Amino acid sequence: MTQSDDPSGAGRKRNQRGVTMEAVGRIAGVSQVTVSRALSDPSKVSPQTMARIRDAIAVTGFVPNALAGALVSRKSMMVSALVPSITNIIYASMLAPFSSELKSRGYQILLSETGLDPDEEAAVVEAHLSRRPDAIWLTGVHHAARTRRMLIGASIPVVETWDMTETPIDLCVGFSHAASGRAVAEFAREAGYTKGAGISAGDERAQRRLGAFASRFRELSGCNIPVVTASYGSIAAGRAMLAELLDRRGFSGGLVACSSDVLAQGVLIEAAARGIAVPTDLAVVGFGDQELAETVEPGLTTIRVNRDAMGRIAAQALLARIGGETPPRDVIDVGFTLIRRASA
Amino acid sequence: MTQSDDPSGAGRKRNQRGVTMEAVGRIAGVSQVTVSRALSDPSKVSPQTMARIRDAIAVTGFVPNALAGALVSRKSMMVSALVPSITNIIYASMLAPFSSELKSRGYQILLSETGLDPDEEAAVVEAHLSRRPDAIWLTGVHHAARTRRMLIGASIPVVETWDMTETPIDLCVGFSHAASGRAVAEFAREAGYTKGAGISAGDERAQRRLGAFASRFRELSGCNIPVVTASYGSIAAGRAMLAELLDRRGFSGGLVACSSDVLAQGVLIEAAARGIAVPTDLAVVGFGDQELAETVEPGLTTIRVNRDAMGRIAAQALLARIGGETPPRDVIDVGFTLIRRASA
DNA sequence: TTGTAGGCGTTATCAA
DNA sequence: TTGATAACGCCTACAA
Repeated sequence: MTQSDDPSGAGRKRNQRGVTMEAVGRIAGVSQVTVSRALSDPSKVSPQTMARIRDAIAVTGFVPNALAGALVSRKSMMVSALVPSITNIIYASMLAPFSSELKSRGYQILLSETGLDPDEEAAVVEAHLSRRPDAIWLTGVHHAARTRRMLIGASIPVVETWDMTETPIDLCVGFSHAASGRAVAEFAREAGYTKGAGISAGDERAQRRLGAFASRFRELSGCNIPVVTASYGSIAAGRAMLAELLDRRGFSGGLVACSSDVLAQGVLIEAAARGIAVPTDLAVVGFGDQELAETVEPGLTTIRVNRDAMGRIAAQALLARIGGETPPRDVIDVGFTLIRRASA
Repeated sequence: MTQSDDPSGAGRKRNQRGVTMEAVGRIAGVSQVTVSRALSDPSKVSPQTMARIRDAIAVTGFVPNALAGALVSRKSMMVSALVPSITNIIYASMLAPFSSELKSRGYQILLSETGLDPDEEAAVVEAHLSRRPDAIWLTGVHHAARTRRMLIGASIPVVETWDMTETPIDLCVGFSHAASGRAVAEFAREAGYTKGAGISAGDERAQRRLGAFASRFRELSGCNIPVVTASYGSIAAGRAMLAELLDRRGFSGGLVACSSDVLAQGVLIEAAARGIAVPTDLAVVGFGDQELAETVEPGLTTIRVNRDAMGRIAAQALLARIGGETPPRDVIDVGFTLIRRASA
């Protein structure tokens, strides 16, 4: 019923040359340059000319070719954003304010997923650099040597986010994962928990958080605690890891720190299934402060990172750099907050 | 501690002309064209020449300028993706397979959020078209007239997703929101629910689902049911809307259909707070089959849409079009499934 | 206020 | 197998 007259199919795209400023100018009775000027700065063109050009644009449906513009002006008005995964709300929620901030200044986002492998990231970086973005957002601070080299060679502003380093490629806007892990350990002690355990996802940042938690916990309490690692941070993994701790690692109660709220939710569900009372018999701390942390029962004590601010500040820092400013600090720590709810 | 020697700041970006094929060729002792050929089709260049060029590229850190290439070849190797919101997992989870499918064929994603307003979308479409993408993904099938005009004028493959139409701009890969609403009503009747109510978010597609649910429910049962609308689909809104139904709309039990799983979760929470038993005193159906639908207690009966397949199929359809193929069907309905769990 | 000339860094088309 | 030459569509001088 829909394919019979095919309004859009076979006949389309026949070497169409597209409308150019040249063509618009011809119709408006001016030269190509005048059209260009009319678009970039209307005040440099007489009102009558402007009107004729406007009409010609309307008639032809002219849309300027930004590729050509970028080639000669050396400004692509694109900013690259590289994140491990778009479906992870952690990254998406930084990206949203980042992109909206840039959009309001006329920039567009060239987005790619990199996964968590530095070599894959390097390949993506190269592909992006070939598009000549005016700046680039990277997630994390551990990159392949080749990535650093390419980025420095490209001479564009770079912001590394969602982590902290003293030697950024250019700019860094983030927080310390180790410090957040230590903060959980310190909270545990202050709240009176003398026993503990850790559940981590397999990625490097998660392990860094949990490693810092465990070693700080040991410093404060004098005893080692078990840390188990799941390859991926799912609810099922959280349940399985708690079972592992209880059934095979001799863990029998205390505070369990998790590398993400999703894992923590799994722990809560497994605890409920086993009739273990939270927080009296088992205390749970997550990471991320996702929406679920607030709605889960009992409410999840967790670490909140201001992702909106991070996205926005990163965008502003890049814009400043693009504008030639030398920022007062090239490393900005947005910190984190421990949100105490009922689970610990 | 980090800003003293400023390795990346002020000195950078000094009218750098960047390495070109010309420069690489000079070092390798060949012309610029030969470098171009070496990169696009190594078999057309002698092995020795190839080796010298490779060395020259390594030495200079040359990264080809895809803008220039796109300008002359009329292939940007970019595909635009326009979604209402990146942080909404619904859209993000379609985007991920879409972009990974395209990436494997050398395309990159130019991403923008459009919100839910057709005029805002039109502005975004224009900005994207100026970058000359080789194809474009739109979310939904209701667009401003100007959007349709621009898109048709651009003569590039367009896929409209996450909805259904008999008159697509070009291609459509999606499902029928109305049919999904009717399916919930039919399920309700078959399961023996004689009373019902609806809770919808304010956006047009959500209202279409709930409208279809209500009218089909009326057809089947002969009685009108109340439908309340929240501006935005949050847990808090779900709680508030159930309260509204119970306290002010004379609803006293039966099946509540929600336009999203998040709203449904709010309903479950409010019901629990009021001591209303689910599903015995109140049955709840969501939409989307997010992860929470499975983990919430009781498990949420909901509508599942295969978002992964949609993203992938949309990508494949666009790739086929780019390759000049005329697809057998320009409208593909991926359908949906009602997943029955404990809540209804 | 408007126009002319010259290039931006590639790919396409010939010719050698 | 390689190279010269001509675009691609626009912006940046500079000139009128």
